[in-house]
Amino acid sequence: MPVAPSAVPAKSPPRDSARIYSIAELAREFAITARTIRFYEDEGLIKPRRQGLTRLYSAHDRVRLSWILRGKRLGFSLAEIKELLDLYQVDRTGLQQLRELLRRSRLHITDLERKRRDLDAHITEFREVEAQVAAELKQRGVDPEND
Amino acid sequence: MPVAPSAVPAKSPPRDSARIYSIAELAREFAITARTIRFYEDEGLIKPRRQGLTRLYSAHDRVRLSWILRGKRLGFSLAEIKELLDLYQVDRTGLQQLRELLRRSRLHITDLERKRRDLDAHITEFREVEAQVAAELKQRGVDPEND
DNA sequence: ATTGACGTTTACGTAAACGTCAACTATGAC
DNA sequence: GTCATAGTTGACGTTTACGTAAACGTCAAT
Repeated sequence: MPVAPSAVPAKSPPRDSARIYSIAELAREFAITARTIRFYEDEGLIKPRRQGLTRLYSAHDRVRLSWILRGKRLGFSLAEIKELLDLYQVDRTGLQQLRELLRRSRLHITDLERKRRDLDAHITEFREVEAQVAAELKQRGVDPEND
Repeated sequence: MPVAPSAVPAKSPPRDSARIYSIAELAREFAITARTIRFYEDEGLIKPRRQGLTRLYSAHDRVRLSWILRGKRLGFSLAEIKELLDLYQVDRTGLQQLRELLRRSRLHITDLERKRRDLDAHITEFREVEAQVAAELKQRGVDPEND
């Protein structure tokens, strides 16, 4: 169901923060399927507004979605991503909750830093492979740049 | 089947590069199960020597295994990891193969660099969460350091 | 009024990455 | 010999992260 463009004359240009996205729109933008987005909702990762049955995604939802996908690219499971997202959302009034939040943030940061070391090592190794192969090609009189 | 510790007297201390590992040993070291290691073998990621049926892992196999696990932590699939490992192994005599190797290396590096940007963004965000929470705790007169 | 584009739910299917037996084998210790 | 320990090969089960299809609703345009 296409979202009805309300017929108010000279509607102010949709400010980015107020824009509303359809599920297909987001699916296109992020190169995933609508099914995937609905699945994330089932798993409690996003909670779009509804107009009847149809889902309406806010700019905030969009950011969340892109955040989720970034997490995926880094190898986090959806469960982990949910936990990470919750870190931003949790109630920060209670003292005990604040300490718990701090603890979990630090745990995650430790994990992230490990990933970073892993990644740096990986990159270094592959840069070396590239350099060696490029050198070998040069020695054989081939320009490694024109593929 | 325990690997027979050959009864040669004063066996030279197992030089690291010559050491042989049992499957259980590697499983313990990397905190995975033997089943997992065998599975990786089924998938063509490692190929240990055999003594009869029993698998014998060399130092080289061990390195490969740790490499695989690092890849996993970074969110690569086993199929991707296999491809990455193959980059080190492929025949580098043919010119066409060299160019292909270069091409694929560069593709992977591009992928890795994207991951790095993702990761850096992630880390930055969580450091900010930590800082904010720590500041809030301080303001309430709590030392964020003693948990 | 029908076609098409887009939306919905429900439900079963599937690929990846192992876990978990079960049933068997080989070796060293007693 | 037999027991404990460590290894082996199937084979089926499980979790995660969606894919795929069915069956239907709704609006705009033809």
